[in-house]
Amino acid sequence: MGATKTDHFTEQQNQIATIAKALGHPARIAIIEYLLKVDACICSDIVDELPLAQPTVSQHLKELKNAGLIKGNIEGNAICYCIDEKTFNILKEYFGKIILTVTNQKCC
Amino acid sequence: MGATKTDHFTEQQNQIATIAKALGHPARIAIIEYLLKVDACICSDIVDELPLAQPTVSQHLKELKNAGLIKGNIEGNAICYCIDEKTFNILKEYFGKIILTVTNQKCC
DNA sequence: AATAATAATCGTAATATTGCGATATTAAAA
DNA sequence: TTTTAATATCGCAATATTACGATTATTATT
Repeated sequence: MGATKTDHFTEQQNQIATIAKALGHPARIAIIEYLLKVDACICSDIVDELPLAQPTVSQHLKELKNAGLIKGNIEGNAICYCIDEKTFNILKEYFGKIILTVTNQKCC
Repeated sequence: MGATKTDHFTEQQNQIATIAKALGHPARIAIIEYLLKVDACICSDIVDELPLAQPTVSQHLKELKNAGLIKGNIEGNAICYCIDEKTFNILKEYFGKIILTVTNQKCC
């Protein structure tokens, strides 16, 4: 095996898992933090910032983009990547709801 | 390759990535949601709830526990797993901060 | 003590991810 | 138009994850 049984779970469960998975790598967290810091970005900057080769960074950017966490605009012969607020809001609301529910619980 | 270069990133980046990674699977999201719903839990219940075999569920529970997202208390011959609020709060605060920063940005 | 029930661990096959060198692709600059 | 710069894609090796059958603790019940 090795393949996730995606079709057995709800659409929302898969959605949250996909977003979380995309954030499940320190390089991708570092990319997000760098984009926040510079408030505008070109990929080569990120390559300089990270301890990873250009193809690797490109791959991480692609995964963040697929998960909807960043968006890329072509800008001359470079590409401007930025945070996609929408998707982070989905996470924030989801975890907010979890914490609300937990604080009302009386289990352990 | 295949091994993540953990040592090149900050401790916080690794921490957030580890937590996010643990949530990066729909089965583990489903487990969290089930624990929220029943407000007390035994592993066999989860096995009945999920489309996965007992060893697989046990493995997912272990990963959630390692990431600090749930904690398990022995309760008779069964085990009571529950949400660990602390770790969810780390996430909530982290994403809250990101969203605050993003809304002040003017990039794309 | 023997049995049953619950959950963890082991071993292993299938698949996915990570990382990067080599090679495209694309668009500005000379 | 050739060259240069910035990114993306391909292909592959190393490693990690997912899933589960078989087995092993561990504890309750009989």
